[in-house]
Amino acid sequence: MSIPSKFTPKVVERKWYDYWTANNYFHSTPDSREPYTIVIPPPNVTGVLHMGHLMNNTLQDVLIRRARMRGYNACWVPGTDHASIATEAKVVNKLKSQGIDKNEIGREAFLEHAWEWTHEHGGIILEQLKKLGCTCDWDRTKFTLDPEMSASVIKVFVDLYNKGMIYRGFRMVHWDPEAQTTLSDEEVIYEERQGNLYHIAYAIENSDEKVVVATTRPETLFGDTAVAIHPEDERYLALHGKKAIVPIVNRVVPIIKDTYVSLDLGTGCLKVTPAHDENDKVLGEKHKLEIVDIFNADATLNHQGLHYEGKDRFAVRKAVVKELEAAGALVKVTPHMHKVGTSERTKAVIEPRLSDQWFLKMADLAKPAIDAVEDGDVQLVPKKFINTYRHWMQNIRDWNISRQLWWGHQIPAYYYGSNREHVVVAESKSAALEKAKTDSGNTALTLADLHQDPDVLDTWFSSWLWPISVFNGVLEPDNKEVSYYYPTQELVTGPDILFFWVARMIMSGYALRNEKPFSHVYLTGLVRDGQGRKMSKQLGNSPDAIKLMETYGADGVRVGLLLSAAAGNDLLFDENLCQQGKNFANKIWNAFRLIQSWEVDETLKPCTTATAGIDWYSAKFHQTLATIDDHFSKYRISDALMSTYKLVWDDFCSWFLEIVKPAYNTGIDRETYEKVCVLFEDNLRLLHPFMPFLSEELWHALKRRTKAEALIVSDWPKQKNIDTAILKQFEHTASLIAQLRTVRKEQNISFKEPLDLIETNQDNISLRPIVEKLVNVQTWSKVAQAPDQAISFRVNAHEYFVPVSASNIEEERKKMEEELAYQQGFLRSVEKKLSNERFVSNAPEQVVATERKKAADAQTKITALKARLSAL
RNA sequence: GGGCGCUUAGCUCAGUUGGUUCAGAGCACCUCGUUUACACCGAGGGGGUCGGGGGUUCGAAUCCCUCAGCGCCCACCA
Repeated sequence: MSIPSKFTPKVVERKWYDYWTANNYFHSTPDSREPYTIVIPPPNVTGVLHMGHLMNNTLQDVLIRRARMRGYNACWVPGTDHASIATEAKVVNKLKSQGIDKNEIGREAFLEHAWEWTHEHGGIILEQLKKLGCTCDWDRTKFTLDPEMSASVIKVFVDLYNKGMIYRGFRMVHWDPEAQTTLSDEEVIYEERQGNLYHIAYAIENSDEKVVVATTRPETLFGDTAVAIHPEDERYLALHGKKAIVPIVNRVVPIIKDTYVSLDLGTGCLKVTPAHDENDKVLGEKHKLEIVDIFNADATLNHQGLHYEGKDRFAVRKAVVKELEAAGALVKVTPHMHKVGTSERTKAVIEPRLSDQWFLKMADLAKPAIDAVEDGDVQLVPKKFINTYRHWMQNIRDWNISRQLWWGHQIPAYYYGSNREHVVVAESKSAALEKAKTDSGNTALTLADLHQDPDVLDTWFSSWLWPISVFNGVLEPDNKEVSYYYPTQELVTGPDILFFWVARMIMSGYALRNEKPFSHVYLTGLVRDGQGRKMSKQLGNSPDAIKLMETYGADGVRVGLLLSAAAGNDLLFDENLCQQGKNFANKIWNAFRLIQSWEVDETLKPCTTATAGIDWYSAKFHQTLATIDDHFSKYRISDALMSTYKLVWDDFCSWFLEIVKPAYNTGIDRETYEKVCVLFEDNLRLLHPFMPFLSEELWHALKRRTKAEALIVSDWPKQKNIDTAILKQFEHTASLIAQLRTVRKEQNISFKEPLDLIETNQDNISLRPIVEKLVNVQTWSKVAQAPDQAISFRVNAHEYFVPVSASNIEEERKKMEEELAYQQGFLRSVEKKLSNERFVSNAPEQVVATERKKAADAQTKITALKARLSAL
């Protein structure tokens, strides 16, 4: 046989991907067919493929490929995200390593560097997706900073501003001192950390008394502008109306009374820092306290920090504690676990900071988006995420959409006036000028008088438009493309961006088009390593995706990932599963080799064994197809794959091929051969979404008379009514075969040695030739005629087999006695149930009926067993 | 602190509205086997009192309560 016995993926992967591309199979344009659309969750433009991407995109490709085969106009739109903060951080670091400071070179020069970086690293990830076999419509590749995409973002901002939904506000926001920008609530990750609770004594003005406050952040005392107590706290009644002196800074601050202060937390006495704590800010507003901001943008102390000016907050914390201790103001330090907010991107500890930012009002946007999910208009898979989604949406807060970064969509707000106190928002500077003139009545204004807001928009403010903007549906809401492809069918993404992205797309969908963006959201789990740790670059526990594909083949990796990927469940990645995928590919390859090796002998006629096998497998195939389709409809992709796996490996290879396989040196008849090929092709159709490369290769390699141009555009099999009788017969036969094999094994009988089968009540086994072939049974005889052959088996009415060779009579007796005991026990339990008045009256009739039948069956078996035992 | 979810074989998980003496799959494991598609293989086999306890029911892996362990989401508590 000239075909190698091992499947080598590398050779075929490249070949078929090029072939598909050359034939434009991935490209979609609107036509009369029903669309099936998926927009890719755009990976970071400079990112590289990791396990999560593999998982995600394999799933999308499976769905898209199957939809294409089912006759839909399948369209998978790829693209990348500019990833504002992540990319900017990378570029800043690169420049830093070259001794360049972002602020020194200025915005324009920085953006040049950023674009350079983008062009250098951008799109690598999309090339990697091609290796995985993803059939994205590459002609449609989008980037969130493309001119059209940017224009869409700006237009939406202006529209929402004009509707009064976007506003500028002076608020306490999350400040990332590393990236030196604000973050949205969602970008802050709270981590439980071990810290200390510092008890610090503040002197009371004009008194020897002291008051002790407890704080986790002693360095913020430079910003203290009050001490707060509960008005009814009996411990501190004496302090009412007095003032306290903040240590080190020696600032005299009021002691305020507020019920916000808890009596049983800390010392019951609170230092108030309105500039650096959300609650303190509220207190400050209520009590009209001074606001003292003590930090620079990089979280070093400013001049308010006195002799600590320019030092980092954590260094200052230590130093301040020392200084307090020296001054006798440190009462005690106790260990304290508390939550610390960190930046999702830079991991830096977040600093609450007061500043002017742009916000989007969310309450009205959220409403239709909540309803959509509640009503099932947008279905979350798995359903368990509905609760999380609802809870978040109902408590949604306004979205801080401005970032103090340069890489992104610059906010289209323009300030003018002597102190730049006026603002206009417009899609272009010239439009803004006209607006400013109208607003101010000052027609002498020029472009030079307008100063654009330097901030850019949150990355997600462009991604939330993605399903609309990729079809240019923002700028041209009625264009043919968006009308045809939107709403899309599926979104496949991780639950970690449910709020960042998914919820916001649903909101933008209803806000902009009054229509959901997608019908289903398939939420994959996180990919974790064998120890349950999240895979990450830092831990170094993430296998190299490309290497993985080189080792196991893209098909093997796809299978490996899908095998254990129930929706929403985290996936503990195990390379062995890829090995399993690779083994499966090899198995199919060898099935092909076998079929390919057969020589057709035109003089032969189909034999009964093969015909019986074909009839059976045809039925089995369609039975399984129904199961597979059902799994797909429920997004149980893993189960769909497993059903396919078992169909091909067990039913097709282990049973069917063994049945139809011609004996050595004999040919195969034309009819059987053709039928086997067709069945094998049908298998390939089912396999194609999971293992596109191997299946396409075999589709073309198989010697057949007719073939569609390519498997990728062939048809998914259609369900047929099946002959269940033949399936049932085969089950009996298979169980007969299995038991005969067991006996061979138990008796140590070589396969070469033919068996004589003594049968009773089994004369009508229609698949007898199969039994004969697969267990090498040569003689069938009536039980009474040959009771004492050296090797013989008895088949009773219940497919119960035992050896009765003289040496094994005792063993057989034992087995039968065990069986008898089991049946008697079973009968007792059923009878007990049936004699229970309440069971009979309460249980459904059908259940009672089946119980009665079971009792009768058991009784029959017992009778037969007893008779046989006494005959021994 | 609030909310949600999980706990079934060595591992990863199925088990749809409670109903066979059904606890299941894949992998792993053990035994045997090189009969010419495949040792990336074949045949056979062992393995779980469904986290603990209590309750509802004729009947519970499945419903309720409780305890223990784990995970996720949200939240401004010094």
